[in-house]
Amino acid sequence: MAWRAASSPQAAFCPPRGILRPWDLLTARGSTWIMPRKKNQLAHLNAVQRKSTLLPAEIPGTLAVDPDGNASPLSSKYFIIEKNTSQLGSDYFNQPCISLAKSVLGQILVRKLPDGRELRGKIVETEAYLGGEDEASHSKGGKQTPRNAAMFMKPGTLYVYQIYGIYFCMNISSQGEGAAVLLRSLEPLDGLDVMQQLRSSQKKGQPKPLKDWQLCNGPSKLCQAFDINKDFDQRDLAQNPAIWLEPGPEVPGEQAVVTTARIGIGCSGEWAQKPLRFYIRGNRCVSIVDKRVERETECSYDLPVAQG
DNA sequence: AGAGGGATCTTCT
DNA sequence: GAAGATCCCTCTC
Repeated sequence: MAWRAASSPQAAFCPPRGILRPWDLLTARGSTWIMPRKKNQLAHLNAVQRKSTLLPAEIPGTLAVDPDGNASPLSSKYFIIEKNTSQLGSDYFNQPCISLAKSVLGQILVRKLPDGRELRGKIVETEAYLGGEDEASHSKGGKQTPRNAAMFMKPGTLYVYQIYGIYFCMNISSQGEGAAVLLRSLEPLDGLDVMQQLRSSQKKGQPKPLKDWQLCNGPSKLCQAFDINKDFDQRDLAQNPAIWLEPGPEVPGEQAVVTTARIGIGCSGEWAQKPLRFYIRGNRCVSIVDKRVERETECSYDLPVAQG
């Protein structure tokens, strides 16, 4: 019997049984082996002696204290390393642009702030920019400039640029000369209070608190909420202590991904219409919903299951 | 809910 | 000098 999409968008995220994806083989978040405390501290001391120039995110914190006052090693250097065993690596990013744009849907973007707090968000909307032939890409014509150099670097390199003088957009370079994936929206998971602060701090007056789904529902909003700026340009997402990708617990199946035209591409001729934007159907955090495309594709997606 | 316009400044031609 | 992979506020229906 063929696998069939369930009637709710959430249920459709489950891949067919028996199909393993690369990230299924990676260690699940939270289930890693914790080094015994004493050994941990010894190793930490040795590491500090060996290495005198730790990056801020590598500096071992004091023991974290939970709301009940119990200490836990959540912010220790070794917890970070254990956590990063579930970090998506260079091999993952080494795939064609469209493939990567779809593949990152459902994965978790993690941002570790200098004070040790971690922000998490599920990627729910992306766009593919294919490189030289793509008239809407910053790398159209194969032109390399100081701004877009990251698009030509190895897959997994971040390309962060400023737009309209005040905002930032964040891309991940993929396979293909000058190709990259724009992250357009996230569903906030951890650190929503921090995101709220970061988002409202750049507004004037006493702004109303944003709804959760409004925190990261746009390419520049997610950069604000995750405190991502030009400093992050050309960083390696596969190997950076302040930002990385973790495999998501549920990945949308083919039917749960809506494919439509990219946003804000005004004067790029036929390339403006190409179906190079991808988002998770039914997710509240998607920046712009294409109702027409959703109507046209819903029949094959949301067949009611006969009762009795 | 949707349309329209202003803000703001880097990048490239 | 013009354009831009955006956001937010205001106005209208």
